[in-house]
Amino acid sequence: MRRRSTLKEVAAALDLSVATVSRALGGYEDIAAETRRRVAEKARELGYVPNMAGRMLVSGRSGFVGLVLPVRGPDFVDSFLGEFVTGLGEGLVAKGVDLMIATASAGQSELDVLKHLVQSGRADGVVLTRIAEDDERVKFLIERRFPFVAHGRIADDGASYSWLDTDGRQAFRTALSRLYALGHRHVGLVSIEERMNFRHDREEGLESAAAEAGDPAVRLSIVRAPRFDEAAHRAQIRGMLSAEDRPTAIIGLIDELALMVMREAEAMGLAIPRDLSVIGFDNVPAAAFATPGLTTFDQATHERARESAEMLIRLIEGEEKGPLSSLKVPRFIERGSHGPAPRHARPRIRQI
Amino acid sequence: MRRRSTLKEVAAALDLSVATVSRALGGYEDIAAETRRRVAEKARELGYVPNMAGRMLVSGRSGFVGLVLPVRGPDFVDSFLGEFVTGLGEGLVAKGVDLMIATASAGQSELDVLKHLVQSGRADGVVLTRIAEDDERVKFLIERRFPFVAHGRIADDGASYSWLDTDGRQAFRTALSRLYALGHRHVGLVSIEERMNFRHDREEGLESAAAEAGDPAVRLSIVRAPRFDEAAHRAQIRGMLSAEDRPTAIIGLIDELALMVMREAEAMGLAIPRDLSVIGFDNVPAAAFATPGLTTFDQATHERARESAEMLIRLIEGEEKGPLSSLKVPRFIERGSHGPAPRHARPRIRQI
DNA sequence: TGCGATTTCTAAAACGTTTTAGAAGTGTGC
DNA sequence: GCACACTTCTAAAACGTTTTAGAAATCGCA
Repeated sequence: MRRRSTLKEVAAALDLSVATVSRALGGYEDIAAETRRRVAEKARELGYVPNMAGRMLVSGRSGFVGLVLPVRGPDFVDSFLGEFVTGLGEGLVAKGVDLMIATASAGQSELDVLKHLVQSGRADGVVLTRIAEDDERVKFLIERRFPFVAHGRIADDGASYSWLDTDGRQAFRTALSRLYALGHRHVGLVSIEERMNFRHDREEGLESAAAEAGDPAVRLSIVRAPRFDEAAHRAQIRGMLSAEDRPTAIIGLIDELALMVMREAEAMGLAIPRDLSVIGFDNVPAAAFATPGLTTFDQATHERARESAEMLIRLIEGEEKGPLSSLKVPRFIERGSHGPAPRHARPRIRQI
Repeated sequence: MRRRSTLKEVAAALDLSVATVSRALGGYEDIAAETRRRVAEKARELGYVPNMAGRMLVSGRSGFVGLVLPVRGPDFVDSFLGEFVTGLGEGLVAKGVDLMIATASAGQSELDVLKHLVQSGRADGVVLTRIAEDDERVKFLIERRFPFVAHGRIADDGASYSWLDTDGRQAFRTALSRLYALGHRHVGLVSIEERMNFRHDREEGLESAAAEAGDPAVRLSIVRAPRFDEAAHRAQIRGMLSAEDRPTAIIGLIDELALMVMREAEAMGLAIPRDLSVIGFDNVPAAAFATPGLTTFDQATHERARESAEMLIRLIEGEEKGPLSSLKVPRFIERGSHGPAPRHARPRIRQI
């Protein structure tokens, strides 16, 4: 049963100074190779493990990177998070940095938590997810000159900070052009009310693609409800589906909404994809389990998270001066929920 | 823009010693009330925030609790994790403790990561999830006398450590008795091969309930495949469903497996719940989205995690001598995937 | 007045590390 | 034999906090 020992103990055991032991373990050239070897051996023998606090004190770094969990509603705690966290962890551990997770408890805003984390010096850098269009966290960190990487970007930024993002605009352009090619002319979008940047991006992609089709027959119907208000979304979807001229295809801003569309449509007697095509975004596990499988976009969260970690570490270590950024186009996952637009009249829907 | 200042600076500004300032901020009685007030005011004015490293060094505590993420496969990164982490965070933040997440990278076992975390002193205690029947992590921590709480328990323990668990045994007893009451006599179970404790528990519950029914007509069919081998599970399920005397109800050890059963059954032309009842365990989001909704058990992960945090803190602070434990019975969530056993002959299945 | 008790504060040590400035020892070239 | 450079090591300071032992001042009381 080995106990942790200190530098001083290792030094005493070898009749060396702590400075020598410290430098030997650090691999410095001004310590004789033979001495380095002896020190390394004794350190192992004594079960020496450097004490973080001591190291932190002198380096001024905590060796931690922080992530503030968004805890808006139970739904936010989705599979995205797990993927993201593991990816992040993998990227960090390679550099000997650890990940700390801060959660906002009742009555605390995410910003409060972030401030505390930054001010207490518990983290050397932070990762931000779910960026809003006018994000106060971003402002705070920029003003503070605190290293951070945002997973998402502010719409009107002048590249004043580092970010990674998914090209939702491009994805939704792809979705529309695919649907158009399949004969769909009236496309619905179930969106959210919150002014998140990803929403803006995707909606804009859809609208621009619709405009560029150059076909006057192309129509877009957009409905929105608050992010977690399932009942409101359900009502909106029903409204859309029971309208006289309902869309032949509906896109969900996120998979959750697309899955809701599928359920509602089926409940109303519509067959998917025969009567209605549905496309989502995120590729959550449930998308694969749905019947039929939900066609959606995958943003390779795990890899993106790992990349974020690497980017942040470069920022913390001051290797890079300017802000870094990276934009990736998500992969289109074609499953069974979309198909050609229905040829003839709309099937009658069951009233409920 | 306030900069962080130190105790020494606050002391200098008030012409006091650092010791006095430290004690004043700590609320000690041997500092005059008036002085305490002045110190508090000046500290606020100067934007003083205690430095963690300094504090850690003298207290010997890091103020962190660790969680080693299981990264066996992408499926492990399920919604359970997100729920668990946020719950944990909420429980910890109330006590001023932070959560650190350690991930095993390629070539590292979970045990390696745990050892490093414990030895480096980065955490004052750890939370363990997914306990195996003969868990080496548990052994290591007990031997080391390191504070920890396990989410799950070892089968044959003499209560030698602290745990929280879900009574899977009781849940599966409930499942069987409900199915029995609905006329089911032949029940299938799709399980995993890994010797995890929760598997043992649930299987045992099912078997004991079957035995106690005292009805010779009751039969159990159990199939198993490795945890992440989807193809193997699929094959097992198909085998079970195409057998001459297939079960009228199938229970999935976890929702994922139950959902797989539903998909395979539908693909084979069986209607749920008319021809086959299905029950899962976990209440993952996909369970609610399935058609019909999957009947399952909910273990209130979020609340359990918060409880774990509180338990662990009590352990770290040494308030409790003996190990603590808590066992909760999961809630039965009845959705549409189960119903009365089919009356007459089995419907013919489509060969695929 | 003197003495002990009480209140209020402080000096100094301790925690474990890294780094800086320089000491001691050993060659090297003239 | 001396100056110089190079190699190898070390003493001491610094990081910011908490705690311990005790100093200084004030007060009550005989």
